[in-house]
Amino acid sequence: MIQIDYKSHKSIYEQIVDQIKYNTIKGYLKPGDAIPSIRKMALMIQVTPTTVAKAYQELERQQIIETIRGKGTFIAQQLTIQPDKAAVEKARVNLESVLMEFKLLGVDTQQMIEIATEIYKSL
Amino acid sequence: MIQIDYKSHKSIYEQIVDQIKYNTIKGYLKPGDAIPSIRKMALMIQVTPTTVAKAYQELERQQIIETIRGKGTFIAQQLTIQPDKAAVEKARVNLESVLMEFKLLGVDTQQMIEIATEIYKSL
Amino acid sequence: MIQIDYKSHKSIYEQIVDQIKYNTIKGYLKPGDAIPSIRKMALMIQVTPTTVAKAYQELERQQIIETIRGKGTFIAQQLTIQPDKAAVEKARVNLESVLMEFKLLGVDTQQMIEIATEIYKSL
Amino acid sequence: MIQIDYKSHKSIYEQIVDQIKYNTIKGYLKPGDAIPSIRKMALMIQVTPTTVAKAYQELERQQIIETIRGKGTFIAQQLTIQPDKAAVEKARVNLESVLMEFKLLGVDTQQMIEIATEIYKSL
DNA sequence: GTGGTCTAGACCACG
DNA sequence: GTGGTCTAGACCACT
Repeated sequence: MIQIDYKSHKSIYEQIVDQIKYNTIKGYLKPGDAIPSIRKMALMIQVTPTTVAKAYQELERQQIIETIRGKGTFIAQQLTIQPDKAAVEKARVNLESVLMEFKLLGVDTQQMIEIATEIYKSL
Repeated sequence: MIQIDYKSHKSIYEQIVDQIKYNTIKGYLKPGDAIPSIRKMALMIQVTPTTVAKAYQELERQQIIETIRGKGTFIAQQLTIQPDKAAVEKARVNLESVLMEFKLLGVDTQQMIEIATEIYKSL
Repeated sequence: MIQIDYKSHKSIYEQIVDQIKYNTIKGYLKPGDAIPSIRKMALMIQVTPTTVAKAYQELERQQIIETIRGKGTFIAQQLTIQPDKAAVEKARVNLESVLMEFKLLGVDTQQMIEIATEIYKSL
Repeated sequence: MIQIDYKSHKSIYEQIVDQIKYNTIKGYLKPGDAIPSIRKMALMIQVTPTTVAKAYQELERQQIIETIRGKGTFIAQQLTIQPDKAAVEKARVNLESVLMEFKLLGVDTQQMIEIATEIYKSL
């Protein structure tokens, strides 16, 4: 379910965050679904529980998951879609940075839109 | 010409790389144009020369600039547009990650395309 | 009568304590009133009896409720209003901490008083 | 400058967060001021650097401080005062909980206002 | 069992 | 020097 690339420059906890987010977007994880406990996930992906805990805390901060005391961790009932202005702005800046790469690679607007649309629909 | 955000969590050398890339894309820097020496640039943007050196090294690796011994550093004559398969793939992965943010924020496909197009044309 | 927010980071037993206190303040529970046995309460709010027991124990310590052997548990005849210096001091420290949040959020004194008064009267 | 109560039920990192916040409110720490590096602070208050790091990260998330790569950590130029609706609501709930204590202790509205005002002005 | 916190020590990238 | 991340192991409160 979660694949960690230990060679990646992206930190492990960030990979966990991204992949759980991805799984919620794709619908593989639905609101209310339980996700593995910190210790189980740590065993599954062969990292220390602290690292998983950090990822889960970040996900809870972003309201992707909810933790219930002594019970475990679950996908949030209300999956964001809160027009958080700061978050949109941050995403926009990130997008600009990535699109710069495409521009430099000589991709024209039409091609870029096709690529972006294809990816977006696959999410 | 180059603006560094010292509070940003993006590393300074990466900011330099991105902004020089941006300037070449926008046409503010054309092939053959000289760019400031490491020391001058370091003075201009108030960072240590080693940081600038690292940025220039990265730009050279990406074939955005060329260093001519004894002459200085210049924007490359052949600005990419080389179908570097690995580079495209990397950019695509980055794009997917960023678009995931938009999806989670509840942006629909149409809105996303509008935002991306607007940014792309401004580049 | 008692609503538990399982997602809250406040512990369940603390929520029980607070809500029973709240009900006594509002007069919904009067001195001498019986409150459900540990087991009934546990069934009602879907938690384990040990959690309820812990809450009742804390309430007894604070002299909000009294347990009469073989009879059950009741709201205390003498509802506090005892000038417990330590308790007042503790409440004061808690208040300072909470008011700090308001200050940081830019709430001015007048607004704070309005909010506090409104809440206090609703209790 | 920072006093940790190791016996407190409040976690160490939270005490650090609260006290730095308090110092900014009181004006002892002004925008732009440097705060001790993670390692120095760790030595000062005799805790492990990880714990201080956690506190600093939380403070940065709350935009109380800003970290500058390789330079250190500083009080933010823009001390919040952003009417974050969620934050205000959370503070309000906390206030209600604290005020309940006063009510139970038999403090009347007028007295409560006096106490709250006094504390608020001292902040 | 669960998550939350802390320690002690390590390695890394950055400036 | 700085902050960021990770490990390995521990203790705690809560359910």
